[in-house]
Amino acid sequence: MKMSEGVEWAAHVCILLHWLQADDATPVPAARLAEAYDLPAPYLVKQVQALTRAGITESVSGVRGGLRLARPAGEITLMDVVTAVEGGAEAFACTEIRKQGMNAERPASDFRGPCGIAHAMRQAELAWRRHLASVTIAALADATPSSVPHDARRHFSRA
Amino acid sequence: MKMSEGVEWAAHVCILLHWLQADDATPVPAARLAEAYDLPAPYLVKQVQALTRAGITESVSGVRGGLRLARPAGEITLMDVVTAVEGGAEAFACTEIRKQGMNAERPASDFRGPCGIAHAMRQAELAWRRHLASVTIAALADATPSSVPHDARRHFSRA
DNA sequence: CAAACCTGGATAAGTTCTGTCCAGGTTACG
DNA sequence: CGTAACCTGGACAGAACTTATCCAGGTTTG
Repeated sequence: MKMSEGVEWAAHVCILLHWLQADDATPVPAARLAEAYDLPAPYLVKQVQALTRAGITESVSGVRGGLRLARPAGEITLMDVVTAVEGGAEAFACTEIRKQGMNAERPASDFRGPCGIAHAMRQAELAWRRHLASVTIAALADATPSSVPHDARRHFSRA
Repeated sequence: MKMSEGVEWAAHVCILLHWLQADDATPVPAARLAEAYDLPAPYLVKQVQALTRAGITESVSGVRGGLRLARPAGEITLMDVVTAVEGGAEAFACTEIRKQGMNAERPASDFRGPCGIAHAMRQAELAWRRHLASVTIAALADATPSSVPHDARRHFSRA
């Protein structure tokens, strides 16, 4: 039950892109994003490709290309980022062992409804998802000390 | 972000032990539990050892030994089982990348509070945990068709 | 003492995560 | 128009974790 590191990276990247777009919306090369947080560039590229496939970021090819947020940061939630990077599969996968062994002979009608365990797990995950969906990238960005985004813009402008 | 299969096994085992203890509380050998759901016995043993270490089940050594619930099923929650099998570590592990790269030079005081992303993730996980903690083994057992536990007892009595 | 049971550790195969690399496509700019 | 900067996708290792098995040792019943 462990979340991939890519989620953390992707979330920070989204926040950083939001900061950098306060003024203009010129795309940022993935290599510079990696440099900003000292991450392995080729691997980070993989992760942001997932963001792009999910429609969270937009990519611009060519010489002055790079990445930018595909929509306002207020409309991107942590849930969106997690789903993009980790995939939408549920953490708990019911394998219906209740139908095996001593119950192998029972008619399928005895197990019509979903397994109670699976149902409870699903409800818990829904609570988790609902919470993540209530947190936007914009909200996360606003919650950081204002000097950080300012310095981030300064760091990226000297190019 | 995937939960280990052992959680499903352990939860079913707890429910089954609860059913079998409706009358008496004689311990059940782990090998018979494995047989009940057609699971690989040596590996299932590993998982129930985790339950025992967590104080959810009790083990009895020796010839008529086996496992039994250490406390009433109404006082064992899904959260207890998940924590026992998966460990208590949080799914999201913040690696503080905000302090790296362009922010490596900044004083630690600039990052005094917890990273916003980590905080949001923690809150979401808390919601998940709260939900799991609200579901007891007894509740799960009561939610299954009554013929299933009856047949389970019959299956185990012919020994 | 033998048989049934648990415990812990060692070990191996399979899968996922992390990370790198390369070939190919697109765009800006001199 | 060609080069350099940038993205995309796929292939490919190595590390880490999951799943699974086995064995040596300890405990209890009869």
